[in-house]
Amino acid sequence: MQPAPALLLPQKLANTLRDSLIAGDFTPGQRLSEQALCTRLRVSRNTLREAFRLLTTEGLLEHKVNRGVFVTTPTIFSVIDIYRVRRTIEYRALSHSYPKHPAAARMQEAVDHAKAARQRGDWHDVGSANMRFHAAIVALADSTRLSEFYAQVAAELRLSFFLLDDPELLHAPYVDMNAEIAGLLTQGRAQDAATALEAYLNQSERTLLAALARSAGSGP
Amino acid sequence: MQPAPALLLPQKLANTLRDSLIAGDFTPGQRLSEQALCTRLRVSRNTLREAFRLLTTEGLLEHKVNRGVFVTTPTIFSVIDIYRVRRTIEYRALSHSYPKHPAAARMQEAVDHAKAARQRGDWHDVGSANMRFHAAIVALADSTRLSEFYAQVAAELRLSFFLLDDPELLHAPYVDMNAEIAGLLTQGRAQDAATALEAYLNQSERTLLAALARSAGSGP
DNA sequence: CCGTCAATATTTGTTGAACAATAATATTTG
DNA sequence: CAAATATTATTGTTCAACAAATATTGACGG
Repeated sequence: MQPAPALLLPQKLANTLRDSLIAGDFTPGQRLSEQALCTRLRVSRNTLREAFRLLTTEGLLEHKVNRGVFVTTPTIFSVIDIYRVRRTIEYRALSHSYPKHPAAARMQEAVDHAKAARQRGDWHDVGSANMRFHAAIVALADSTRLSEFYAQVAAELRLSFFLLDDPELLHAPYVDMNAEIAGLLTQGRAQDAATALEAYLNQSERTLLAALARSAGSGP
Repeated sequence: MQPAPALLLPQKLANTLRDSLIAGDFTPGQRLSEQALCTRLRVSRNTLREAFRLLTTEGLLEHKVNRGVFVTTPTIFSVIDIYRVRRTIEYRALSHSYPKHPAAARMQEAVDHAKAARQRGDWHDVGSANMRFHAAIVALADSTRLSEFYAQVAAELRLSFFLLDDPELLHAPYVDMNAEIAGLLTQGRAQDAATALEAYLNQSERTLLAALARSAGSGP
């Protein structure tokens, strides 16, 4: 029995940086100085650069030649693109799924968790549960490549939430929609569930785009 | 007007290595020695390692800790997974498309090219045209993220072709199916085109898996 | 003639320093 | 105050080093 997969340092670095990014520790557009991060994270510049390369391909960082890496600033276009990805992947995964799939239980668990968090007014937790819910939908497809790609895109989407200041608006209305989707799937009505999901995605995209457009006006 | 986007060296390195990989210059399972490639490509080890990291996340190389990087050996499972990705992305892109999209013209161009190449018996060219055809299908969705992800998966799929020795079997039967799909889309029958595409993908997957199973028996 | 184990040689993982090229900043000048 | 120039800082890349892990060699005993 192995003690651990023995992740390489650049990988671990990328993981911690990714966590920081989706936790909002950096603000979009911020430049990440190599020297500063090297000393703070106790790694060499070469190692840090490898981690940067990873996160750049994931879309979380942007690399400008001779200028350094910057936290990606989400745009209207990136949000539209990401929702196209979501519709493509999630719709198919759900409509072609069967209710006894292990991931279906995770969907239900996420819904329950989200309801409890909503009652407490813990919007951050509601958001996390929502993420888990949709990751579970993708997992219904039983494709590691799709799941990994989706995780990437979801992380990128999360960046756009930090441009907004009203987490309730972004998460609260969707708990019930998720509950309905999970319920339909449990009843074996996968196609209806997929249709409900598409409605969810459309509404969620519209809300996010509208909020983004408002915040863009108030920005620089 | 800028002369060029000024790609960074690790990026360029990754590109050339990727080209080599999908051209079959290395055999699956082969180890890529850092020192050997450093001197051959005239780059430092650090730079090469960054390129390795890139190609590893793309699935073309496998990184074994303390052992080095190896050309990915395709498996039955990876092929199944990749075809799930293809069905998910291509089906939706095609069924939701409209015939006047610029990418539709590229589909037709690829079909014409493939027909000419088939007549000449140039199966390599047939294969390239087939790749372009399906990349064009994905492009119908107008999503850079989906297109980039698909390109990655397509490159990985290409690796599995090198385990086989009969390119005609893998490409020849599909020229006509592609022509039919393109024709249906031109007639505005996107849904029928998508149905035909799904049939294509099913048959293509079956053929590839069968050939792979045969070659696995004759292997080590 | 094997197979086992220890000693040796490679190779990888990571660091640190170096240097040219580029961008940002400060300074001088008109 | 604006423009041009000099200075500084930062990035892109290479090189050399070393510990840790792996592969290889060779001695030894069965």
